[in-house]
Amino acid sequence: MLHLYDTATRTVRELALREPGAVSVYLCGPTVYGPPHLGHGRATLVYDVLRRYLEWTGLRVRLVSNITDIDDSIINRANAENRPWQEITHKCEAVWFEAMGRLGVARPTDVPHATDYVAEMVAMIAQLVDIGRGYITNDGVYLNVASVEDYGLLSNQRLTDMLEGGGDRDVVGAENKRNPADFVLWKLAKPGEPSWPSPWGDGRPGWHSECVVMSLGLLGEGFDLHCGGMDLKFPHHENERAQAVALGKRFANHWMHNGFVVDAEGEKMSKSLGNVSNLVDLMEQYDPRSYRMLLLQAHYRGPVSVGRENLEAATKATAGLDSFASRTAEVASADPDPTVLERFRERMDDDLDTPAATAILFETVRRANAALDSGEPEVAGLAAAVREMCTAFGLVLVAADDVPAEVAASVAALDAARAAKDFALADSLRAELQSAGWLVETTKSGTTVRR
RNA sequence: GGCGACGUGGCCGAGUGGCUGAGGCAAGGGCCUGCAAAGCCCUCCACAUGGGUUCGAUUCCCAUCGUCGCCUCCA
Repeated sequence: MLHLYDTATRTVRELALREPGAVSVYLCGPTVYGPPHLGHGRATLVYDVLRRYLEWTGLRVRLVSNITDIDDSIINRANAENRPWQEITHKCEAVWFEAMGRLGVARPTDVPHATDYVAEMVAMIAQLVDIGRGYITNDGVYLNVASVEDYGLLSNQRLTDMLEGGGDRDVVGAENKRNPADFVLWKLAKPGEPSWPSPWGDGRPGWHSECVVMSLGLLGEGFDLHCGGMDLKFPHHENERAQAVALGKRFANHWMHNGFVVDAEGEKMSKSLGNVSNLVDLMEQYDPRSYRMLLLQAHYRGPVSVGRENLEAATKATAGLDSFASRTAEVASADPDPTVLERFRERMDDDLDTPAATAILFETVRRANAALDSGEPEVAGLAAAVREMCTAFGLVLVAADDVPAEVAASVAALDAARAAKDFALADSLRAELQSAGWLVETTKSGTTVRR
């Protein structure tokens, strides 16, 4: 069974399942106000690999991932561009899922939208007010975090230490809060802002409430796993948890956080630093599978540098796997080599050790290639194991494509020229195909081409 | 100020108290090939610095230096 690092206990421990055979996962999704960046790509790929792996081991996975479609950033952009805010959220969500599709990220089983859960959020906030944990000010409703016993558990910070820190940052809404660490549950609307009715006046929900309502609503109390980027640990996840704890509800049983994408200088890519790189741009320049490969070769909890050199290395590594898929396309199907898969699972079950698992994948490819060269029968089981591992990674290999008729004709002419030992003609045909972007592999049994 | 991560070969990036050290990319040599490509084989043998623990440390401990993150916008 899978063991994962748990942020709450700061240990690697077994992912206990509330219901045998099924996994309930909540993943914090994007706020839809701009194009997806590399960090979004990393998070969704990490959890897509998690999901594929869990499914590959035979578990049913329910993955709930929200869309935050009301938020200050959305309103600010709408105002700046003088457009309806829904136009922005609809457009950005479409771009998001198109990008995820290209990355090969499977759509979550549930995609709840914050704006569809406002009534539920209002009800939850009312409860918090009723039990004296939430309080009303002249600009909204806040949660009294001091009333939450183990506030700071996830971020491993004590409330008093947090209050001392923060350097020169401004405390949002400081003048209205009883305690600077309190966070807003409901924001009263200013004129012209989108709003929903509530007992405290028209307004909109604070950021952290939606995930509490949607995760508990769709997955129920004590769901198995809550995921997101390291930067969500605090304040977002801490504050989600605080609300659930304040209500006396069992929240996530296990917390998983992925590391940052850093640039060539090792700095985090983020909105605040203004060095965000766009995921869509990456996919225009590289095979989207390259990003998945790059991430598989690093551990999900560490930082990863996404630069030109890394992406090119990953692209070539992926191309090697495609070559393998092409040259084993005709290999008879067989049961996958059990020893290989056992080793693979052992590595993956140890906190999703994809770097070690990809090492097993490449080693198996090499062994299978060698077996194929020497005509040994074990190639079938090894090739089947490779296919299994790729499935578990969500990595789709591309064997030789259907090629256009004119290309097929050139290939046939090339083989004919070689048979006739007209090597000058053969070489020129090959050069032509190569310059048209085809990878030409000439073997005794004939020529294959692929992109 | 508080909390935390990291420093590995030409590059990226795992991992381990010894059995001389994943994997990818790059480079060099070889096999194969008409020549290439693809594939296979071989080579290039590293753990920031200074102490300590130990029979033995890259791995554990302490210190130092350096890089980075979080401390209410963030995947």
